[in-house]
Amino acid sequence: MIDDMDRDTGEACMRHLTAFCPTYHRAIELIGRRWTGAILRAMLSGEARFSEIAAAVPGLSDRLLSERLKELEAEGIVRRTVVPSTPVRVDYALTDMGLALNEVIVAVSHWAEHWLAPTDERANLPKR
Amino acid sequence: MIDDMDRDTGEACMRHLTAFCPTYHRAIELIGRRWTGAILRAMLSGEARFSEIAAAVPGLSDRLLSERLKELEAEGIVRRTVVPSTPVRVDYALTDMGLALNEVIVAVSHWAEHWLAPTDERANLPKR
DNA sequence: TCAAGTAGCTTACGATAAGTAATTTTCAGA
DNA sequence: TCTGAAAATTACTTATCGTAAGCTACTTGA
Repeated sequence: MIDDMDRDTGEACMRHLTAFCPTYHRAIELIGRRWTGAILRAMLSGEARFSEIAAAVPGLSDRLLSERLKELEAEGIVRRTVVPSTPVRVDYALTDMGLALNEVIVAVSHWAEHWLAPTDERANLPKR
Repeated sequence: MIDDMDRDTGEACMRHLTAFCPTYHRAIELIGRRWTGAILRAMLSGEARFSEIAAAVPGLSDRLLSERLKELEAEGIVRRTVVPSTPVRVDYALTDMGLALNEVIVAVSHWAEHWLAPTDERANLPKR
C-alpha cells in the first residue's frame, strides 16, 4: 500500500521543501516505528548487547526488540555479530548508515528538551 | 504503559547521550506515529487545509488524517482555525512548537537523501 | 428547483501490529 | 543434575490501522 510512493523521481525533495517526498517518507516511517527511535538512541549511547538495549529501554519487550533489530539489520542500519565465545554472545552495532542517524536523534532531543521539557506540568501529574 | 517513563528527572539527557531519556522518548513516539512525519512535512511546506494535506500525502485516509490532526492539536503542535466564511473553511497551521520541528524534518530528509536515495538498489527489493 | 459535487469529518468493521506471558536452546558453574 | 543467564520464539490478547461508507452544510450547474 506504500508501494505507490516508492517510485522516487529521485534527487532532492529537499532543495525546496516539497509537500511529499517518497525518500523522506520511507525514512520517517522506518525510524518512526514504535520503539525504533528509543533503540537507536540506546545504541548510539553505546549499548551493544540484546539485554543491554532491553534494559535501557523500559517497557520494550524481548519480542519487539528482536523484531525491530531484525528490521534495522535488514535495512542496513544495524549489524549483528555473533561472538563465538562461551556462552555465545550477540553484539549489535550501528553501521555507518546507523551512526549517521545521530544527527536526527540530536535534532529530536533538542526539540524535545525545548518543547516537552519536564518543567511541563505533565511531569507532575498524580500518576499512580 | 508508557506511564512509568514519564517521571522525568528533567534537564538534559542530552549533555551526554544517555541510554534512555523520557523526554526524547515522548517526542519520538509522538512525531514518529504513522503518517505524522508526512503530515508535518506537508504542513511545513505550506499546506494548510484538510484536503490539501490529504492530497499531499498519498495513501493517507481521511480518518487517520483527522485523528492525527486532533492529536497534534492536543499536543500544541498544530492550531485549528475555523474560518466562518461561506462555506465554512478549516485552516490548520503549525504553532511555534510545530514550526520548530523543521530542524528535525530537515535532519531526516538529509539522512534519507544520503542513505535511501533512489539510486539505491533497495528501491527494487521485494519489500519487507 | 433539483441532482450532483465538495470539504471535513465520523462510524463500522475486518486486518495488521503491538503487548503480555510462557517456553526454548545452549552453555557455564555449583 | 540443577540452576541461571542470554537471546530468542511461540501463543494468545488487545490496540491501532486501513477501507469503505455515510453524514452535514454548502455550492454549482442544468
